[in-house]
This record gives sequence, structure tokens and C-alpha cells, in this order.
Amino acid sequence: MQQIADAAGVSVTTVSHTMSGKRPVNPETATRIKRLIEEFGYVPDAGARHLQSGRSRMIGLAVPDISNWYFGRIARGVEEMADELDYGLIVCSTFNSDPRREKRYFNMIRTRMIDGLVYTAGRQISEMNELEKVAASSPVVLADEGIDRLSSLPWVTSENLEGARLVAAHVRQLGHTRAVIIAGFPGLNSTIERVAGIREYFPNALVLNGDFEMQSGYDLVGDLLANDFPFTAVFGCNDLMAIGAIRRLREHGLRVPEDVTVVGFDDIEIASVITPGLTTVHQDVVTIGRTSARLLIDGIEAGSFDAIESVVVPVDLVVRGTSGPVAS
Amino acid sequence: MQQIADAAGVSVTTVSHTMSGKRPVNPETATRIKRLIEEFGYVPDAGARHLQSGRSRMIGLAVPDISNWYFGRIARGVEEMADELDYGLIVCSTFNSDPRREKRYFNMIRTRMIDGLVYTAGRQISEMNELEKVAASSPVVLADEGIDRLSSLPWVTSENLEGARLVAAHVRQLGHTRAVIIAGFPGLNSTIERVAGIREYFPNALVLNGDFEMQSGYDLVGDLLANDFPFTAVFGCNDLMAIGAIRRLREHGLRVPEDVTVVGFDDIEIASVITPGLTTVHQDVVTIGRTSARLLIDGIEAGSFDAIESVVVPVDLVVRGTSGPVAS
DNA sequence: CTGAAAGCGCTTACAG
DNA sequence: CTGAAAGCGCTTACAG
Repeated sequence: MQQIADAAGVSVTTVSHTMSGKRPVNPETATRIKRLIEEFGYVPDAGARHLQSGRSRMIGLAVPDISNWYFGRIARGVEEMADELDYGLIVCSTFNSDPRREKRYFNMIRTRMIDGLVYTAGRQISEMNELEKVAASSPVVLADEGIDRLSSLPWVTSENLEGARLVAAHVRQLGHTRAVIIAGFPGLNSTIERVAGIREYFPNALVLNGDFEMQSGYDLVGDLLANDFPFTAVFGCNDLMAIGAIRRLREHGLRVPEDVTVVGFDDIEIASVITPGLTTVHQDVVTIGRTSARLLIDGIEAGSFDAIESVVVPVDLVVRGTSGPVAS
Repeated sequence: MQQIADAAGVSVTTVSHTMSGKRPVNPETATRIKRLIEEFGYVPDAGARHLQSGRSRMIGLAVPDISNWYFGRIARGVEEMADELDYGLIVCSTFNSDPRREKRYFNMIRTRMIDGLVYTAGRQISEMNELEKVAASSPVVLADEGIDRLSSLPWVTSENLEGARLVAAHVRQLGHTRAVIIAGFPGLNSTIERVAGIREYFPNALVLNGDFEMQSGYDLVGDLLANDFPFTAVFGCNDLMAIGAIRRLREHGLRVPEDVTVVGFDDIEIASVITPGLTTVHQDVVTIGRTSARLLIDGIEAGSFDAIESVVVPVDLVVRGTSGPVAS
């Protein structure tokens, strides 16, 4: 910047002001300075700005694993909105809540490397106390998954309860009565709500807890089959577990949907690609990401979350080929 | 830091040195200072460090779309390695080479927000000139896709040619002679190499260019069928296009692999989930990401790329159910 | 409409 | 083993 000032024969003060527009500058001088800036390809140093302003115009996004399709969609949404509001994004995979990694990202707030954090809980939150401490003094928004202990924070989630009701009503209407629920981690709100929604229609449904991976759907169904447990419908609390369940059923010689109906939750890319397509609940994940970023940045710029309202994003039932009438 | 210094009754100089270990400090004093740091929960300000050192210890990753599974895996690898080497990661989706976005991320280097960039080309590189300029003065590593005009930059790619040979030999061995190649964007090195590898075994194979999306595989095969073009094997230059091809063939009443063999390239998650599983070439995408990050950071810390060697990551043939003997 | 100067929070040569 | 002070590149009250 000194270079520009020298070349233009003015002070750095004036250069700074022509860039920011925060005080009037002689039009001719301004034009000259702007041309020089263009010519030199000058851009202000981020570190200096940051030090001076105390703001980095960067937000963080913590997800369990960025290479998971679902979290990738959230990241996409957060990035879109951050970009629109002229913020940069630092992505932090917590690698399924590795405490060391989580701490590291919480430190990014403390060092003021980022102005705020969108936090997406994976399974158990290992560093809950840390998160609580950070959230007490810095902007944090919870995406995808609310956390009871942090109920004061703004959050953005899907209509989990309603989604579960929709898909359960659909399966019930097909005549099924003996259902099994492959649920997620017991402590998560989404798990609790989805199970509750399904149980409104299947009060006696057996609940098994998986880990949201395909393998656990496969294994849990295997256990049921090995014990001759009777059921005609399987509710996966996410699509991956539902798909694992389908594989296991097929290996056992059962047809989907003729013998067993299987439904999921999420509507991930794979759900529409497999044959037959998976009946599931569509979540608008990009919108969850976008909204989270907007709430966070609104809060950062307002200096408080007092006026920020949490958001529930609607879901849709998507009926494809894995659900059918109960075998008579 | 001033606070810590005051509380410990020493100068900030000493506090700084006990943290960095760059010069000896009286053990007792050091202990006292460390305790105070712990107690206050003090962490040094990132902006100030950055301004002082000229380094941000952040690297950038530019990918066409972070929500694409393939690029998500690259991001995962880059993030893992960055973390191991104590760097942070700023992810930048270029939204398929949106010029405005690309410029923005190139500016991150100029503002020294990031110390270097891992660049993954999507389709055509729209802001090639910009990239060239940036790369001339700043650390840039090309991941996944080399670029001829930037041949001086270090790059990390899969063994595209060898992979294509492997899968082509496999299909040839099954007796096929009439093959079609659903290639990627014409200008990309990966496309050129994969086509070349296949053509070693199928010199007359028809080459059609798609855009790496499922729909284009679907559409291109549709065109062939509409024209009664004769073929018994389809090479997708990625899995998504291969899967699109399979869907179109099935809708036309053709069976895979009984009537037509279809193979892909990548070995994305979906490839093993569909029925039958997709025969494809497995790329170790996480390793591509990890290696790119390592080369970049090595170059940053060495202050030059002179000693940095590009890397070719091996691939494997994965034979699943979509390839079979030619119908007699 | 413009400039000199203080200050953001660190690191590091210089001096002791 | 330790400290006073300069300086990294900006922004902004203060003064004109």
C-alpha cells in the first residue's frame, strides 16, 4: 500500500480511504489511485486487516467427515451462503468427533482465525464441555442436529418428527404391522424424533441402534434373521443403513419389496440409483447448510444471537420401489 | 499476551519465547508462565502472528464442487495431511469453474490469506491466465488432473493410462470387439490418457464426450440406441456416466452384462452398492489428496518447488458384475 | 479534501 | 537468562 501511495504521491491514509470509500476523496486523485492499484495488482494483506479489525471474515464448518455425501451437501450450502455474504469458509472434519481435532477447531475461534462456527454433531459429542465454553463467548450455530445442553444456541434441522410420521403412515397404509427400526445413535435428537414419529404408527416396533453406516444396517438385520424375528417392514433412520438392510435381506433370499418393505431417511444420491429405488424421506440438506451460514453471519454482524430464530426445514416423502403392500 | 506478561512479572518477549522455545528461559519462570497461559486459556492471535510472520499456516483447496463424492474424498485426503503437518484448510468450491469464484480464491493467495493452493481442475479451466499468473509467484500443486500449460507445476494424478489398459484388456479378454467410449471433457489429460489406453485394445472404438454426470452417460447411450449403432461394450470414463449408461440400456430392454458389458472408472461409493456391482478402475483418491497436500506444504516450507517431484498414484482393476463374456 | 501518527498483537534482532 | 523497541501492513481518530 505504501508503494501505491508513493506512486500516486499521496499518503497511505488516502489510499486506504479510496479503497474503503469511508471518507470523500478528490475524484481525480481517486481515479489515479485506482488505476495504480489495478496496475500493480495490489490487494490488501489479509493478516494486517484481520489484526486491525479483529475480524477475519472467515467462518468455520465442523462436520464429522467431509467425504460423506450428506455432510458434503451441508458444506456446499454453507459455502454458497458464505460466498454470497462475502465470507470465506474453513472446513474442519472432526473425523467423527476426534477430541484432538475438535479442540483444534475450537481454538480457531479463540485465535480469532474464524469469526464463528457452524457445528454439525456426528455421534456423541466428545468435547461437549469445550463446545459449551466456546459457544458461551463466540458465535456458534448448530446445523442438522440440535443439542439439548446447548438449547440456547440457534439451530437448523429438518422436520424429523414430521418426516418420520410421513414415511410411517405410508408403510402403515400398505398394511404392515410388524416393523423394525434401525435407529441412529441413541443420544441424538434426530434419532429420538424419528423413532417417536415412527412409533406413532408402530407402537411396538423393535428399535435397534446402528451407527449410520451401511454395515450396521446389514449386521442388525442379520441378527434379526438369525433369531427368526418376524417383521415385514424395516425403517432405516438413514438411507445408508436401509441399503445395508436390503443387501442382507437379499442375501437371505428375501425380496424387497415383495417380502419385506424397506424405507430410509435422507434421500442421498444413491437412493435414486439403486434398483429398485429407495423409498425415503427427502431432506433439503443444502438448505440446512445455507440457512445455518446465514444465521451465523447474521449473528456475527449483529454482535448477538438475541434476535436470531432457529429454523426447521421441511421434508418430503419420496415413494420409490422398496416399499410395497404387505405379503398376504 | 501482555496480560500474561504482567501477571508473571516478565516481559512479553519472555512469554513469546517460552511459547516458541526459540531461546532458553529460566525453568521456574517458564513453568509459572505456562501455568498462567493455561489458567487464562490464552491462545495467540492468528491475525497478529500472520502479519508478523507473513505465513498463515493455511492452505487452500479449489475443487469444482465439494458435494461431489469424488472431490469430497480428495478434500478428505488434503485435510488429513494438512492436519498432520499442522496446517489448516480453506476449501473453495469453484462451482465448476465459475470465473468469479476462481478469481476470489486466487486472491486468497495474493492477500496471503493462504500460503498455497491445491488446485483440482474441473472441466475447462476458465481462468487459466489467472491461474498461470498466480502459480508463477505462489505455491500451487495440481491434484487429480495435470494441465499442459502448467507443466512446470508439481502434480499428482492416478495412473490413468495404465488403468484404462487394465480395464480394456479385461473387456477384450471377454471377447468384445465393438466398444464405445463415453469420454470426459476433451481437453483434460485424464480423458486423453484413458481414451488412449482403451484404444490400445479397441482401436476403432467410437468416442463420445460427456460431462462426467450420470445424465450424459444416459443421453449418449440413448443416441447410440436410437441410431441402431452396434456395440457390446461401453467404457465410461467415470463411474457416474457408466451408471447412466446402464440405466438407459435397461430401459431399452437390454441386460447388463448379458447383452452389454459396461465398465467405469473411479470406483466411487455407488459402484459397489448397485446391483450388479460395477466393474471399474479403483482410484485411491484420498491418497491423491494427501500427496498433493504434502507436496504443497513441502514446497511452501522449502521456499521452492525445485526439489519437489510429481507423483503418479497406482490404480487397480475391480471386477464386479457389469462385465461379462460377449453374447455369442 | 488530506496527512501524520497511534495502535491492532505478535516476533525478533539488538543490547545487556 | 532477560527486556526495550522496532516493525509486520493495515485502519482510523485527530488535526488541519
